[in-house]
Amino acid sequence: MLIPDAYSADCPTRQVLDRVADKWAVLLLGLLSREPMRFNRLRRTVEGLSQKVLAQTLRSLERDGLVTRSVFPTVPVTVEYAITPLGMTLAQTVDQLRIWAETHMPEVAACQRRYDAARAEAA
Amino acid sequence: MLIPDAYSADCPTRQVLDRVADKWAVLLLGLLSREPMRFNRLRRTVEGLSQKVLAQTLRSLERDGLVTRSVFPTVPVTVEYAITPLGMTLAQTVDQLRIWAETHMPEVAACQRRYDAARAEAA
DNA sequence: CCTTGATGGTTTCCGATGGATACCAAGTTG
DNA sequence: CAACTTGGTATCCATCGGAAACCATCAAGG
Repeated sequence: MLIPDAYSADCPTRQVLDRVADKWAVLLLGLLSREPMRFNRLRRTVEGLSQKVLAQTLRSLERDGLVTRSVFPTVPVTVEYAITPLGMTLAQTVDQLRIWAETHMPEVAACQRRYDAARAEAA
Repeated sequence: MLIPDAYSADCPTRQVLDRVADKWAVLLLGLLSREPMRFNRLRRTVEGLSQKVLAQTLRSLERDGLVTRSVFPTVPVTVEYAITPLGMTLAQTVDQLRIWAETHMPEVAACQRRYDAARAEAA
């Protein structure tokens, strides 16, 4: 089987890929792989991420066994998110993606400018 | 700088990550890294991918310099998509993601079942 | 005392996005 | 001439994501 089953719609792998190929999940796993963090600190660190989507994404990651959620009855309540061993294996993979983006960003931006310029003069 | 700038909203890296952390882009790059393919064959191979989103995704990938689009004036017209050297470097990275999903899918599914069971008995 | 602030969310509203479907032009085949 | 192929675009509608408001709890400050 040269082409694995991620390409068939009913394969569970597809669902895993859905979760994993998410911008916010990539950034959150990258952060949590360094150290456990709390809700509002994650929120402040990842610019542009709303509370709602942060809560949703963290719950998905928790359901998938990639992060743990620990509540401490302090005041105000403290909720700490930490990465699991399974999540750590994924974090190493997705971090390559972030590194690729940071490395090749100038080249991609140059291609975009060329593409846009070509289309502008065609119009 | 321990935490790179992908976490700031205005960094171009974020835009690159947006494109790259996309389920369909991952699957398409995986296919095109093996061989050039035409529009409808991609559409048939990637189950669940609509024509509209396929066209949008391919145009984004072309704009980013990751794939090339070649039109041959046959009848009916033939349009072939091929990966670029830049796209090849990315394909190797995102393929790790697909492989991770296929490898760890059973473990993730088990975590999901445990999570759902725990929530069901709590309710 | 009572407002302000922090904690970690949920709810509401609205604009953007994605999927399904129909449609298009060109031309070959039945 | 009708149907089917190619590679799309246009339209409609459901869902999704972001912005902002709201919630409870308690601590500190005026």
